[in-house]
Amino acid sequence: MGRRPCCAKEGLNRGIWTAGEDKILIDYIQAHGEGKWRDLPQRAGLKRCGKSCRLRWLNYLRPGIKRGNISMDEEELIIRLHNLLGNRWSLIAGRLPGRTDNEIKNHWNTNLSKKVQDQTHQNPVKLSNESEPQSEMLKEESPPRLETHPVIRTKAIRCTRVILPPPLLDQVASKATSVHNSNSETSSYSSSRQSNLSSDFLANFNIDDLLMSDQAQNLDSCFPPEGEKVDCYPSNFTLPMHDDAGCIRSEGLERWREDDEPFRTNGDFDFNSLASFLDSDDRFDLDE
DNA sequence: AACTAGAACAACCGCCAAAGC
DNA sequence: AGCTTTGGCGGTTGTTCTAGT
Repeated sequence: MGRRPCCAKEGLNRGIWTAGEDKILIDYIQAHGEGKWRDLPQRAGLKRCGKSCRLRWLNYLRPGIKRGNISMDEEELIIRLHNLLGNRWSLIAGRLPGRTDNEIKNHWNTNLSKKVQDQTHQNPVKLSNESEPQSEMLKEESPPRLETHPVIRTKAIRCTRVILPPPLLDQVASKATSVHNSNSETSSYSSSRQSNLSSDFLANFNIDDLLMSDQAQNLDSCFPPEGEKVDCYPSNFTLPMHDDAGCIRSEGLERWREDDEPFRTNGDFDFNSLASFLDSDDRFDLDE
């Protein structure tokens, strides 16, 4: 017994969309709006799966989509964000106006993964391609804000996660678990940490729960002394949360909240703040 | 000009979480 | 509370394009 398919496959068109199909879809969505994807093909008169319609619209037909010619600036940002977020393409796409998760994923798989792999082999702690002059330039100048295209956001617009380097995750997990058990019904620690060591820098903590807990201060003991750098994959980077200390403390979390940094305690994840954050002096120092 | 291999890109698939009932 | 439906995500596959021989 398999899962029920999203739609009947018989009699449906597959493969590349024709200009006529695109027009029908655009006209229908302009008239009736997005949503109800399962019923949309029938109502619009398309011989396509609803999922296929949704994908076509979100990735290619939607207004504001940029196609092709991913710039060096964008590549640099993708690499940095991938370093932080792993294969969370929708989150990465959310930071690149006009780009879709599918395009970024394809570009990564065909270009950037190899590039990064090569650079990692050449120098394990350097993620930027320093042989290219434009990357040199980026070190001194902030990446331009790309405001002329809307950010393509699909589902991944909420984030209740805290970025932690892998060596600290396990330590924090045990602390956080006790916080969770005694305090919150919503906090949780992602078990994916065990299965995806390289990319999972994110622990599923609800920051408010941690801050409100009497035990939050116990988290301090997980982290290295102030000013001590964290040595971890893929490079040494300094955690940004507490002055120049390179360590996370509960008061650091508190300050982060007050400063309205990217991970807001109301659960919303602000990518513009993240971009500013990446550009700022407090960012993870990926180039060291 | 014809063929081939690899790159690039579009689309599909299965799984999952949230929403609705 | 539990089941169903819907929408979204990331991995993967299939097709087209392009450069090299």
